Amino acid sequence: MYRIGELAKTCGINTDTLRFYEKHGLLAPSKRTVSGYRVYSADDAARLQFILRAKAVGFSLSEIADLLSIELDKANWACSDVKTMVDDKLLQVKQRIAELERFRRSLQILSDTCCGGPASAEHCSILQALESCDVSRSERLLDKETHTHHHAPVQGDCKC
Amino acid sequence: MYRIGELAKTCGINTDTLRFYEKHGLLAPSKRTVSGYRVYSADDAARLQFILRAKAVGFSLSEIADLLSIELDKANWACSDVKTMVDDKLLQVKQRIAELERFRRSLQILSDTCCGGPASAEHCSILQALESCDVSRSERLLDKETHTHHHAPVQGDCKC
DNA sequence: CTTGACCTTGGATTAAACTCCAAGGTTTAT
DNA sequence: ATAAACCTTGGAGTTTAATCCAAGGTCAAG
Repeated sequence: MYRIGELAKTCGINTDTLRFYEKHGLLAPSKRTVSGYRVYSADDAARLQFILRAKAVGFSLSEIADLLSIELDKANWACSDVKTMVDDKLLQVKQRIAELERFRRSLQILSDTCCGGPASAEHCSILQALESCDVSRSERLLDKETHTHHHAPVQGDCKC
Repeated sequence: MYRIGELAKTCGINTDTLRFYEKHGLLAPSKRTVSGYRVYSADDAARLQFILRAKAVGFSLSEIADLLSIELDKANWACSDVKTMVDDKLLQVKQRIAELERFRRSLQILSDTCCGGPASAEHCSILQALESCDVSRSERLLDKETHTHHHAPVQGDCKC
């Protein structure tokens, strides 16, 4: 059992954020003290964890609310509804992962192509690659480099 | 060479968004017509692609601006500065991928555990799992299921 | 030479997701 | 029994990222 301040602290968020989530139907404390203080159970805390993870992963609060809303009105949902919705989100997550992987590869290539040395970046290929977003060019450059010499670029051996 | 409307259309965004990005230093057209119309080059378009990809992947406009700002003032940046910044973003991307993978696994387990049948979701394990976010419980359930019988749940054989 | 589809600017408005504030009630430690 | 540290509500303010609007300029087609 946590009071709002404790829960907020352990989750690294603001108490106002918790009240905000409550107002928007994402998470209500399962109890109140006689004096009206919010009291959160372990289940409430777990639910918050889910919300925070979903948020960290790029879902909007209303999307998260969609996922959680099922619960409010269980009897009126069929298993198929639930599965459809979850599978839908699952697809979105997979697509997001794929997009992130593409972005990661681009950045990796940019990083690998640059020596990281103290020279001015004025003619640095990393910038040219970013500028034109022409990753294939960087890939060719890097590929050549790998075949002829070594993989990790060294100080002073920069393509800048 | 594109005018603002064309570029916006091909990229699936609003012309106002392009003007907004310009105002905030993310993307300026490399030319203007005599009459003041914006004219975007292929490089400008590529830069926009980069911005849109970075955005899709969860970076804020100011983070993207950071990455792109290097370019505005090339001579005053060393290769090491550039590499540091890119490696920094790279780490963020990797962490985001890891978080997404964890989320994906949770959703996958939830999906696998539910039959998707027409029965009421009133007692559906998918909901219980979401509620408590107790994925390990679902994992155990699913594991047992897999060992004893079959992997893909069938209509009418739901743990609801 | 005008109609319709473009474009310009500056400023207002929106939506999401907080974050802060004021005025007051509650708890706990000394 | 009183200060410090909590909590309550309602409402206002902030930030980010657009999106919309008004008043007017440009341009190709008929």
